[in-house]
Amino acid sequence: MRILYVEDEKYLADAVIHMLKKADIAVDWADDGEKGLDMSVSPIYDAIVLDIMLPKLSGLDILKAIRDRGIKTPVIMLSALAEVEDKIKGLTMGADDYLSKPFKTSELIARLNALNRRAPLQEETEIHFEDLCLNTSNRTLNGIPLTEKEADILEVLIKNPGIAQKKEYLLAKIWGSESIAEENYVEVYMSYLRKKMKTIKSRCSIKTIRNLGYKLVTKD
Amino acid sequence: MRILYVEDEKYLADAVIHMLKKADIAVDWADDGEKGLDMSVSPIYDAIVLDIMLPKLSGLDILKAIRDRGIKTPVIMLSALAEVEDKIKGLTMGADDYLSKPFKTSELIARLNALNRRAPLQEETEIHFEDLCLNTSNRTLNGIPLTEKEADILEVLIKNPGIAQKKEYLLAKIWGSESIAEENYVEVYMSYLRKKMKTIKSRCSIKTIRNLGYKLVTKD
DNA sequence: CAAAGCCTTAAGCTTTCTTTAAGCTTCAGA
DNA sequence: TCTGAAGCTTAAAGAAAGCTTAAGGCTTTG
Repeated sequence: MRILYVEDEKYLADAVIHMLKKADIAVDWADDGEKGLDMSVSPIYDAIVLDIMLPKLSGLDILKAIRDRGIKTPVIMLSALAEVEDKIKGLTMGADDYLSKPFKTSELIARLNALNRRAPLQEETEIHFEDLCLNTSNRTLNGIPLTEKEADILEVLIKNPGIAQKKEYLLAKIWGSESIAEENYVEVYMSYLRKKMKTIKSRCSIKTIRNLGYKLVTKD
Repeated sequence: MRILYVEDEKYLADAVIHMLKKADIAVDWADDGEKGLDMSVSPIYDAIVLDIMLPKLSGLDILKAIRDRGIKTPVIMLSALAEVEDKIKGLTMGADDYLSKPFKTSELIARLNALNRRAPLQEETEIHFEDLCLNTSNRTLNGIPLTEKEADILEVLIKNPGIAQKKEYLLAKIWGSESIAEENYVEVYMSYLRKKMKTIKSRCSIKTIRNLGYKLVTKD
């Protein structure tokens, strides 16, 4: 899971990001409202966490702007205790959840997991496509170990059956939108994944659609 | 989507064009008002982005000229902050939207998408004509794969049922008006498309209307 | 602090798609 | 019915995108 976190207090942000990473949640951080809005239009985020009091553009402004544009990414609002009224406003305007500051990071993690219907950590989690079984908790594919990036990529492919995933999108989603990652990375990992899918003799393979991306298909 | 961008500052134009391409928007660029007007009469554009301050002919002049000729292509005006009055003028004269300079490219993309009623997130992935189903998310026609150009051409045909599409128009729309593409390209791809439509045994076929273009029809 | 594992980088190779061109067919008007 | 223009079809050359491999570097772990 990758989220966007819009928060101007660097000290708080650092702490929260650190905890989220431990919970296996990748975070892109924006420290003002404008950057936040720019980044929030990207489809790579599974959720957006918005502080309300922000420089340049408030969290409520961002929420309104992205909903106006038809972007449906789940949003969690963060409000200081005094801003109770904003809380209600935020909710009615299309936020999916809210948290009062100060909050426990574990609470935030729980709500992010809830929004993405993801089981709490230690549990075994398996996702399937045809004869492929990706275990994301111990990072194995039908028993054989995958590296982190291999597993991340395969997870996106399995969760979006039939829809080609662009290299661009995978780079942003997995390497992070700020990174200067190259498209060749994706090609390299597709090669690794294909090799591993061959060693487990899967019925499935990764199909390339030129200029469009990759998707899982079953062999004929 | 293909747009015309009329802007004299090469440096800015390059940056914006780069971002638009990433958002899957094809751009033709004119660097002065005269070229801009010349190009803007073409029906291939889904939108025109007009800077106001331009050499030879201002953005407002262009807007007026094309509207006078009955051309209804959506127009977005770009105005420097000082030109607030022009903003209003531009709008009342028939522009569809405006943006103050400096602007964020993401904002421009959002407005272009809004003008073309295109959901920025999950685009419409299937379009239909009779028994034809073109899936643009994995680029298939009733299950069989198409190349990029094949899909681009078929998309135009399907989206304009009953209206013959000129070779000229298809060349400009798909290959770009600056390219030195030949009409034979279109003929070649029509041939490829016909072959594929035959292999899926479609009820439809591509009809040639001499000197006028191509359209989809159902066989009798 | 060394080893192992993973990620990044880059180069050369392969595949796929696009362009080009030539010869053929169809069509409309004289 | 003849003729030139328009359109069709193919195959091969060329360009672009993608694949694979291996080496080097970084991080993590024992």
